[in-house]
Amino acid sequence: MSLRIALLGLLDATGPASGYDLAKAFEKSLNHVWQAGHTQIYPELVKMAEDGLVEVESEGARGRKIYAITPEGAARLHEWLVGHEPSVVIRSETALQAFLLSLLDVDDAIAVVRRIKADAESRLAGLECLGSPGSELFTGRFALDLGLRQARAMVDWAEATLAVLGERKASLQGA
Amino acid sequence: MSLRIALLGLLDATGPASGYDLAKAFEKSLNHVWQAGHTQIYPELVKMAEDGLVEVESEGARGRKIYAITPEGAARLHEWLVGHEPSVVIRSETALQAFLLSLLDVDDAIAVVRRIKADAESRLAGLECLGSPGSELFTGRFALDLGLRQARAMVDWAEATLAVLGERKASLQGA
DNA sequence: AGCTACATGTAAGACGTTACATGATTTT
DNA sequence: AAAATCATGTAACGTCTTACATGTAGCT
Repeated sequence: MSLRIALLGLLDATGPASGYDLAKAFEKSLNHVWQAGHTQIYPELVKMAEDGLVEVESEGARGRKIYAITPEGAARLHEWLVGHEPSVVIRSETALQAFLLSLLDVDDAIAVVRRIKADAESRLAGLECLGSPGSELFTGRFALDLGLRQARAMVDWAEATLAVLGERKASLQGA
Repeated sequence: MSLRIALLGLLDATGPASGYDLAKAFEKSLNHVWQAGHTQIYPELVKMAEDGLVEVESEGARGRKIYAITPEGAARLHEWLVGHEPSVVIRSETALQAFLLSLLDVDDAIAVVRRIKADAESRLAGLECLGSPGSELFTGRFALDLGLRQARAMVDWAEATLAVLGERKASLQGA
C-alpha cells in the first residue's frame, strides 16, 4: 500500500514521470524514507493504472511510458495522508543488535557500537549535505528534518553507550 | 534472517523456551525492536531445528515443545552480532507522511503532525514504563535507551514542525 | 458446562529482493 | 565499434500478515 502512496506522492509533487524517473527519484530523494527498486515499481504502476490511480499520459522513445496521477489517485493520496493511523512497525536490525548487546563481551560490544556510530554519522553527513543551501528539495523538508533528528539520536545513543561500556571495561580490569 | 537472530538471542538470553513463550517474549520485550507473531515463529523454529541451530529439548503438556539453542546456533548468533554490517533499510510510514506533508494545506498538515506527536508520546510513555525501577529487563537496556531517544526525537520533530506550520498559518491569515 | 489461557499449526496472498533478460539511444 | 545509460520487464524466492483450523488444561 505505502509503495502506492509514495509513487502517487512523487507524481503529484513533481508531475508526470516514467517508471524509470520514479526509480531515480526514489534513489535520490525518497531513499531515507522509503526504498523501492524498479522491479517493484514497474509492476506496481501497471496495477495502479488498472485501478485508475494513474494513467499513461504519453509514450516516448525507447518504450518510455509517462505516467500521470489521475483525480482519483490524488483523492486516494490525500485520504491516506490525512487519515492514516500511525502504525509503528519497527524492524530495525541495529536495534536488534542493541537489544542483544549484553550477550557479547565488552570488547566485542564496543566494536559493534563503534560501527553503528560510524554508520549513523555517515548517514547524518549525507542528510546534512542534502539539506545544504543550493540543493533542490522539491518537497520533503520536514522529512529531512526528521531524518536528521533520528540520525542524531542514533549517534547520541552510540556515544552514551560507549561511555557505559568503557566504564564497565575499566571496572572489569580493575577487578 | 533477522527473525532467526531474534529467536536465537532470546533463547540464549533466557534459556530454553517454547514457541509460545517466544511469541509472548516478542510481545512484551522485543516488540519495540522486532515484531513477529506465532504464525511466523513456529515454522521458523522447525526450519532452525533442521539447520541445527536449535533443538527440541523436551516436550511438555498440550504438545508444548521446549527449544534450546545449540552450540552451532550460539556461534551463528555471535557471528551475526559481531559481524553484521548496519544496513539502513528504512520503511517508515510516518516518515512518508512527513515527506509528503507539503502536499497538504496547513490545517490538514497540522492535524497529521498532531496525531504523529500524540502517537510518539504514548510510545515514549510505554517505554518509560518499561524502564521504570521494578520492571525486569533481562536484557535490552541499551535497546530501551535507543528506543527512548528515537521516540523523543520524533516528539521533538513534531513540536518543531507544528511551530513552523503555525507560523505559516499565521502568515497566510495575515495576507 | 462454558470460558479463558495454553499450545501448535496451515494456507493464501501481499510485499520485497535478487537474478535474469531484452533492446534502444547516446557517448567515447 | 564498444561501452554506458536509458528503459522496461519476468521469475524465483524469501519474508510477513491475515484468516482459518485444532485441540488441551484450568478455572468458575
